[in-house]
Amino acid sequence: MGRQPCCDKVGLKRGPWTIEEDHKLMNFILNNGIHCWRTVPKLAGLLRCGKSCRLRWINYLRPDLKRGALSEAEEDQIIQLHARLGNRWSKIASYFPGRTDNEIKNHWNTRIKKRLKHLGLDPVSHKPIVQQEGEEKTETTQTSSSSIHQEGSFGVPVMITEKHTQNDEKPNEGAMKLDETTDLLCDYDEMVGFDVGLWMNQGATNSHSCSTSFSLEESLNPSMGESNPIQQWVDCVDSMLSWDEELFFLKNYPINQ
DNA sequence: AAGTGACCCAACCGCCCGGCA
DNA sequence: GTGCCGGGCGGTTGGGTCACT
Repeated sequence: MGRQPCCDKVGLKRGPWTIEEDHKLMNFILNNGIHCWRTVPKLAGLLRCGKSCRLRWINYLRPDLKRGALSEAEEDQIIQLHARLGNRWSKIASYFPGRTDNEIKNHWNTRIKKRLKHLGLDPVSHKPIVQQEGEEKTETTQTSSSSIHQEGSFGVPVMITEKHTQNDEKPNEGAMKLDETTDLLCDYDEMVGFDVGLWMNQGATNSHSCSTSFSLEESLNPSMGESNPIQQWVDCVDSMLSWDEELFFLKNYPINQ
């Protein structure tokens, strides 16, 4: 028989998260940590299922997330890791602190895969695509416009410096697509000069591997007093959450011009 | 300027696995 | 040993955005 749904979806909200929901979730996790995702939405006052909250936190709200486009070096490393590990995105992501499996998976599916195909390489096997009889042979010749050092230790193409694609010409694409919450977090970094990544690495357990056993209490060190960066972060978030949304948009308006 | 297709990515779905009673 | 539950993971999708005509 069919599997039971992860939660009772009746009355639960789906789709894109609102700023308000983000704030609620962030506020809750920063104040209480995560012990059981199933209880998080209830306790945080959200009409979402625990899974949805977990995903939102891991893929978007975690303070140690690295934002912006993946660098070429990162891309090359992904290709190498994929050749070794296959579609084990979480494993691959663990090599990139601050990056999520979802982000890497998306990047692979939308760009790297295409790029490899374009270079005449099979994205699965990482080997040159064998042309079917009668099939137009267009792919392999295109490597002339690219420089590719093929056959690493795993038969993996390394150092791909293909001619820019449509997207490569948008270096700040990642930053430009930041939505309100992202801006919020970025603004924080700038405003307080507080390295949330460092905070997560110092205090929270396993932030690097997206562990959910993160607990703020564990990371708080009373001996650090007022200068404790974690406390600083919490304070910042608290004040951030109380911002007037209108003011927030006004503040960000010039950035998007 | 408008229409259209391609692209990107956040979010969802459902299966798998490990822990626990 | 077995079944349940929650978390983790990979695949997929839908909607917004961008680029091109």
